[in-house]
Parts: sequence; structure tokens; C-alpha cells
Amino acid sequence: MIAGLHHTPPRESHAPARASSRLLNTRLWNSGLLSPEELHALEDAVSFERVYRSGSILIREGEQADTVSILLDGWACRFETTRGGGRQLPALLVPGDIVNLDALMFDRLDYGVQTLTQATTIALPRARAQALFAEHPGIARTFTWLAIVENSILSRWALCLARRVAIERLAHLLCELSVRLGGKDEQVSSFAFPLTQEQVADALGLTAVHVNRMLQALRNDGLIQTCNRHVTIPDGAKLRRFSGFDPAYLHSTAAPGFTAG
Amino acid sequence: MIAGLHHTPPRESHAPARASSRLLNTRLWNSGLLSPEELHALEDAVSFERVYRSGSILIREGEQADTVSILLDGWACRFETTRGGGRQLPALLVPGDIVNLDALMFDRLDYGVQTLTQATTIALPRARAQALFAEHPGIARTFTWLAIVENSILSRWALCLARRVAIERLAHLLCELSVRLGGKDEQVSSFAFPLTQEQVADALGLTAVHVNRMLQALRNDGLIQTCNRHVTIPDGAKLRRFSGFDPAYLHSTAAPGFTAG
DNA sequence: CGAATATTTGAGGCCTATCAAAGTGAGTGG
DNA sequence: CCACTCACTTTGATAGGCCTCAAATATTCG
Repeated sequence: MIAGLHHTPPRESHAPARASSRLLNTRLWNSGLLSPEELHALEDAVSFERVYRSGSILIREGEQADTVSILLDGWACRFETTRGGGRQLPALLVPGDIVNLDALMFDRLDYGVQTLTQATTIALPRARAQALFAEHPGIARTFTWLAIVENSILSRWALCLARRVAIERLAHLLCELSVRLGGKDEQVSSFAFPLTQEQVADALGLTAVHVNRMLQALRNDGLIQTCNRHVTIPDGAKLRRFSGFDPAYLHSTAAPGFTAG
Repeated sequence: MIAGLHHTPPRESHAPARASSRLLNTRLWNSGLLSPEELHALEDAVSFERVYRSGSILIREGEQADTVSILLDGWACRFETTRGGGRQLPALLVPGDIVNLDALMFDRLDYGVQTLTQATTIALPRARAQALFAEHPGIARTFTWLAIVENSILSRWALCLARRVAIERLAHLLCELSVRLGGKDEQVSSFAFPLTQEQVADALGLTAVHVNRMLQALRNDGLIQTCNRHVTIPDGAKLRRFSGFDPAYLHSTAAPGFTAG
């Protein structure tokens, strides 16, 4: 599955010198492609933290964005809109995710970004990001790795949107989030789920009403339990089977590798 | 729209020394991020051409792929399948497209690749690609650029799948292809369109029967004309308005730029 | 506590899938 | 040159999934 190994993959117990880097729990570091020095270079380039209230719009659709933002805490989403007012979330962002990697290349984004909870971000100015990309091979690899993994995820979302019925889509989303939120692949998993049903609908290409009914169906079938904004999956394998979920496309295991130096 | 400029963008009249590079008409070169030297380095790393018959499977789903392939001629698609037999094409590939950029990072693809016409490809072994990535900043930028543009396209496809009705999706696809096939943004455009209605259905998340009916509707409304595997768009602006198509997401104008390096 | 927001429930209708079969066209072999 | 096959397109009828509209209930938050 993995095409070589660059350096030892990150572990909690194997933190680099500056142990408290805010980037340690982000996908940047978890990609396993950064050397500790490169992590520090990134750390130095990154702005102070910014905290947004739930529902804040970080970037409006089609707006300029001069920084690559990283979500340290809280949830956010990318969104796009059609003339008819239809709203679609091409990505849900959870702690550690890169908000807008596109800003590395484009000065204008195709989508908007909005927080779904209170959220903390840090920002990397594009010029700094590009300089780091040029100077540090591991950073260049990491950005590319992240972009390609995003491709994989978007691709799978397209498959879900196109070829799965509502209840499968919903189940698939819950499986995905369970993994992305750090699920240990255990049978039973549980996580905070701050989205409203309308936001889920926007992500899945459905209406809030129908999401509501499908959630009930999943509950009635014993596939999930919900309790004040938390989701519990009592039998992960069962839900995965039901939704056709296979975590491979997330490439969530670290250490992707890259042999050249 | 563009975040700086790296070198003069490619022009027919400004071909590099080895004027006959097979990569000149590919997205690699058209990205505008390669220096002529880097183009030659890529050229040297790339294998001989391979010609496939229509319908050939280049890569099976989940199969290993040790090379990044580039489509020089003909059409191909990426495809994914659900257990139920549902088929989805996350990407249509036209001449000049990179077939499987993921192979730069992963040794196993999430999708399969199949030709839709007779097609010619060349291949870049992963190890070579990774070495070039490390040695040539422009090549690293180009790969990253391509990955990020693909994200943008996938994102927009997700929007279409989720929030547009069948006839709009179909019209949107035709608008996109018109641009990607090199449409000069003229009012009337015309291009060869080798897909069967079933393949279109697989791309759009519909059935072949329904694609047939929607094609008829577009014809009856005078939005398109079809004639033995060619599509003519008599009024591009009108079709774009109808489908909500805005070409910005394709980032097809060259010279994306990257100041550092 | 009151207002706004989110969830839940119900009824009716549209869009698209499904199933089935006829029509068309290209390529093959006699 | 004509039967024949195979793949694709076209047409029709029916069914189902999801949307839409509307209103009641529950929950959050100032």
C-alpha cells in the first residue's frame, strides 16, 4: 500500500525537540513526510492562532485567500453554492485538516469556508508556503501528498453521491468521520458530531427532512445511536458492510513514503 | 486569479530546443510551471508510447501501479465500482491529461483506468517521478499544481452530482469538455464525443435510459446538436447559463505561477 | 422565559430508476 | 451483396426514492 519510507513515522512518544509544536496533531505532521526540522520551519512560518465562533465565514466563495489555513480545533466545512440556492459541502474539516491547500497555488478559491463549531486556526502565508515548498523537500512532498489524498477522498464522495442511496451515503459519512476523527478501528466507536441535520444534508446532497428520516432508520436498525450531538457506532464492521465503506481511500495510515531525497 | 509568474508561459511559437517533445501538448507542460530543461528531463524519463484498443483496462481497481501514465491521444476514464455493480467515473481523461497522478505517492490506486477509444499513453516510473520531483523544483510544483487543479474539478463534479438535475449535469459536462478539449471560448463549438450514453450515465450518476432522454431534451431545446459521435454547441453562452457552468474551476489558463524558487 | 433554531411528522408530487422491447447501425461471415 | 450478430439508441410503462410544502414539537440560547 505504501511506496517506500522516508523517515520514522510520527508517534506521540517520539516527539521532536520542540515537543509542543501546534502542528503535531495536524495532517501535515501525520503524513509522516516531514523531518522534525521541517516541522519547525513550518511552525516558524505560521501565524498566531485565531479563534472563530461557530458559523463564522472564514472565506467567502470566490474570495481571495493569501494564506493556507490549518484547523487546529473545532469543525469547519468548505461550501459551494448554485444559483438556485443549492448548497453543497465538498469537504468537512476536522481538527488537524488543512482548510484550503489550494491557496498554495491559487489566490482565489472556488469555494467558501465556514466554521461549524467554535474553531481555532493558524495560517501560513502563501509566499512563505511557496518558499518552504521550494527549500524543504519534505514540505513539498507533504503538500503534494495532502493534495493527492484529498483527490482520493473527493473521488469517493463523488461515488457516494452518484451511486449510493441516501441511507448508505449517511452511513458511509459516519464511517468516514469515525476513522478521520482518530477511530482506532475498534468495533464500537463514539464521537462528538456537531453538525445539524441540515448541514449533513448539504454534505450528502439531500434535504434535512430526508436526513432526519434516514437517521431514524439507522437508529431503528440499531446501526447507530445518537445522544445530544454524539454518535455511537455499536458495530463498526456492520455499519461498514452496510454502507460499502472501505477505509483505504482515506490513506490515513501515516508514513506514505517517498524514496528520493 | 493567478498567484505570481514563474517563467514565460508555453506558446506554440516559443517551443523549447527539442521542439518535438511528446509532452508539449500535455497538462504537464501547459501548466506553465516547467522550464524547458525540466520538460526535457521529464521527456528523458518517460517510456516509449503504448497504444491500447478502445475498452482496454489499463489498471484494474485496487491494482498496483508503478508508473504515472500520461494520455497522449484518445479518451480514457477512471472508474470505481460499488458492490451492487454500480459504476462511477470520477474522471474523464482527454489527450494531455495525467491518467493517475496518485501513482506518484501510492503504489495502489483506488480506481481503475479504462480506455474509451483507441488511446496512446506514455509512462513515467514512480521512482523516476519521485527523483525528478526532488531534483527539479518546477516539476514538483507542476505535480502539485495538477493535483490541486484535480481537486477543484472533483469538487465541482461533486456539486453537480449533489445539486443539479440530470439535464443540467449533462449540459455542464458538455461545457466542461468543450473547454478541456481546447475550446477557444467561442460562441459555437464542436468536438468529437466518443462516449456511449451508458458511459455518460456512469460519469453523471444516471442511467443510460435517462441520459438518452435528457440528450433529446437538450437537442429539442436547441442547446446542442449531435451527429455521428460529434457534439455541436451552437450557443456556448446559453448552454453555460443553462447548466450553471463557470470555467474558473478548471484553471485551464496556463501560467499558474509560483514565486519562490 | 421567550425567540430563534433544530428536529420530527405527514401528505403529495416530481425526477429518475427499473424493466421490457423495438429500432438502428456497424461489423462479420457466408 | 445479403443475412446475421452484437452493441447502442430509442421508446413506453410503472415504481420508488427523495423533494417540497406545511405544521407541530423539541431544543438551544440570550
